Amino acid sequence: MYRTYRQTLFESFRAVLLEKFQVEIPRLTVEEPPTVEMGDYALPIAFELARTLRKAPRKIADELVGAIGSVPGFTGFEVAGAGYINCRLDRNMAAQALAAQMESLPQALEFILVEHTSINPNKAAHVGHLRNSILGDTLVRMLRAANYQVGVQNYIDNTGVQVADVVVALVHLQHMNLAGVERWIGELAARGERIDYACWDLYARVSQWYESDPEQKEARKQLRLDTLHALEVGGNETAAIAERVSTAIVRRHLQTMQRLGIEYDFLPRESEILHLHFWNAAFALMKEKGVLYQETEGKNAGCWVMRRAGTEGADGENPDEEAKVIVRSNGTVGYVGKDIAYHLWKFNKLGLDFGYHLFHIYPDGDRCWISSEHNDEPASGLPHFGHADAIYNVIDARQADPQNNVIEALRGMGFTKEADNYHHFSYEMVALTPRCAMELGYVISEEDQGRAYIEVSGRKGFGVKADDLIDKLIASALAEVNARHPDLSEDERQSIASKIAVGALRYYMLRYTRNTVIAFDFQDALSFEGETGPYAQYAVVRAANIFRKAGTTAEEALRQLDPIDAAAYFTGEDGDSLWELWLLASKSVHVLERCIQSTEPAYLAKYAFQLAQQFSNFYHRHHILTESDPARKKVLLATVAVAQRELLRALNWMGIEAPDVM
RNA sequence: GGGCGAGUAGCUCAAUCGGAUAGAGCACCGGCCUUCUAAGCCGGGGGUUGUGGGUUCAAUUCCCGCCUCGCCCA
Repeated sequence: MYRTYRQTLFESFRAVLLEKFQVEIPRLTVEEPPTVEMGDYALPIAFELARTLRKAPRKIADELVGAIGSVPGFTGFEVAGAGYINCRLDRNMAAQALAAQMESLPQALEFILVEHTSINPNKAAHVGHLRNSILGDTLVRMLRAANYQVGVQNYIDNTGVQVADVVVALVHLQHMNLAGVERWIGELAARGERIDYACWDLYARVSQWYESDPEQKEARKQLRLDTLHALEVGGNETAAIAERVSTAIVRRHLQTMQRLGIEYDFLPRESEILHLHFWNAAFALMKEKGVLYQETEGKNAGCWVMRRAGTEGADGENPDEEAKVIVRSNGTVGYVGKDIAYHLWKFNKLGLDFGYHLFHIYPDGDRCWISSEHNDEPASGLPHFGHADAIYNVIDARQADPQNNVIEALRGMGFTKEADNYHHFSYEMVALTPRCAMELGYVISEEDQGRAYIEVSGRKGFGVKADDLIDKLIASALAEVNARHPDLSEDERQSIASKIAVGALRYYMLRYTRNTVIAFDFQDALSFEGETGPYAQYAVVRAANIFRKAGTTAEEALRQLDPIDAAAYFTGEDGDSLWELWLLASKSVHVLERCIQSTEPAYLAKYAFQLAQQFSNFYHRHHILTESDPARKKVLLATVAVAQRELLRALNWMGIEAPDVM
C-alpha cells in the first residue's frame, strides 16, 4: 500500500505545483519523518524549490499545505522543521486496504535473461560461487515477483583452460585414457565420493606440477596448450574426456545449488559457440558494422582490433596501441570475441541459435536445457532463449573490463538499446579471513596474517567448498533442533535444519551490499542470532504459533478486521507503535521495486530483518491470546497476520523458506 | 603508470537523488523465562564519518588535492 499511496502523493503534489507555481517536477523526493508520530511520508520539496522560486522553504511549504486540499487516503499535511511537509495516512483506511489485499507491481512485458553461477566445470563450487548464485537467484526471484518474464542461464565454459588443466591431470598425472576415466568416475560413485571434490585436488596438483620442475616447465605449458587446442577442436579422445568429466561436474554443481533452491532454465556451453560457428557470424557482422579493423603496424600488427571504450582510438597516423585485440595475429579468437558473439545471440542479433537438449528435470517439474549441436525431437517442446529485451550478467567486479568491452562492441555496432539494457550485475569477491584460513589448515604467511582477508584461489586449492559449508550449517542447525524438538521425527528435524541452514546462508550472502568484499568467517556464517536469516524465520514461526494456539488462521484473522473500525487502536503511544508495524509491513513492494531499480538485494535483506525485529518487539509488548477486549484482540491478530504475510513474501523473494516450527 | 572500488562505534556492516538527533548486529555491562518458544525482549556505554580544502539553506553523500588498502588493465 505504501507504494500506491506514494504515487497518490506524487500526482497530487505535481498538480498543485503546476497550478500554484507553474513548476513541473519529474519525480517527487520522498523521505521518512524521524518518528512515526510526525507522519508517514516526509517531503523536502520546499527546500528543492527555494532557489528557483526565490522564497524561504518554510513559506513555500506553508503555501503548498494550504493549497493541497484533501488527498484520498491522507488525513493531514503539516509543515515541520525548516520546511519539511509531513504527510499522515488515514491509519484505519490504510490498514483495512492492506488486510484486504496484497499489493503488487503492474504486469511487465519484457523478457529478461539473467546469467549467474557460471562456474568453470573443473572443480567444486566454493563460497565465492555461492555469493554469485545466491545474488543471481534472488535477482531472478525479484524480477519474477515484479511480473517480468525471466530466463535463467548458467554459462558453461567447458572448453576453457581450467577444464584443460584437469584433463592434463587425468591423462598425464593419473595416466588415464577415456576408458580409464569412465572407470574412475564409476569408482567414485560407488564410494559415494564427489567428483567435483576429486577434481578440486587434481586441479591444485596440476597447477603446481606445471611450475615444479624448471626444466620441464616449457614442455608442460605446451602440453597444456595442446590439450586446450584439442578441446576447442573437438572430435578426439581428449575432448571426449573433457566432455565426460565436465558434464559430471556440471551435474554436481546443479545438485549443490538445488540444495539452496536454485534452478536454471538453460546451460549454454562454449563448445557449441565454437562448433556452431557463432564467431564467424559475429566476425562478419562486426566487420560490416565497422567496429573491427585489422591493424597494419605497431605491436598489434596483423591483429583484428577494436577501439577500447573511453580511449581516443586511432588518429589516422599512429596505430591505436590501446585497442583491444579481438583476433590475434595467428588467427585465434580471444575470450572477448566469443563473448561478443554470445551476447549478439542473447539479443537475437546473430541470426544463429543453439540446439537444445533436455538435461535435467527438477522435482517440481521445471526443465533445465543444455546447448547441443542438434535439437532434441521437436515433440518435447523446444525452448528459445536468445531474444532478450534486457540481460543481467551476475559476474564479479574483477570482470568489469571485459564486460565493458562487450557492451561497447554492441554500442559500436549500433545496438544502442541493447547496450543500454546490458547490465553487468557486479559484486565484490568473497575472501577468507586469515583466522578462517588457518582453521582450515592452510599455511598463512606472516604478511597475510596481518591482512583483513585473503583471496580464495582454485588454482591453489585454497577456499571453502560450498557443500562443506552447507553440510556444516545443517549439522549445526540440526544439533539445535534435536535439543529443542526431540519429539519430532528424524525427517521433520532434518527438513527444519535444512531450511534454517539455507536461511542462514542465503541471508549471510545477501546482507552485504554488492560492492563490499565479504571476508568469510565460519563464526559469522554459522550464526543463527541477531541479524541473520534464522532470526527472521523465527518471527514467522512465532506468528504461526499464535494462530495455532488461537485456533484460527492468518487468512481468517485478516477477514475479521473488516467490520472493525481500528482507528481507536492506532492512537496514542501504544497505537503509534502498533501502526509502525503496519506501516513497515506495507512497504514490501516498495522495497522490491527499489531493489530492482538499484539492482541491490541487500535492501531486501535489511527490510526483512527490520520487519522481523519490529514484529518481535510487538510480540513481547502485547500478549494476544490473553487479550480481554475482543475487538482489540482481532486487531492484534490481524497485525500478526499482515506482518507474517509480508515477511514471508520478502523471505520468499530471497529464496528463504520458514519452517513450521523451530 | 592508467582505470574501478573502499576507508563510518572495539569488530562486521547500513545510511534512498545531498535532508530533521549518523543507525543495526556482534562483543561488553545491567535487567526479563510459572505467559503466544529466551534462535527472543528491554536498558546502558561506545563516533572529529582517513585527511586538508571547496560547493550551499543543508555534506558520510557532490567536486579537487593528499594518505592507506584491495581489485583490474598494460
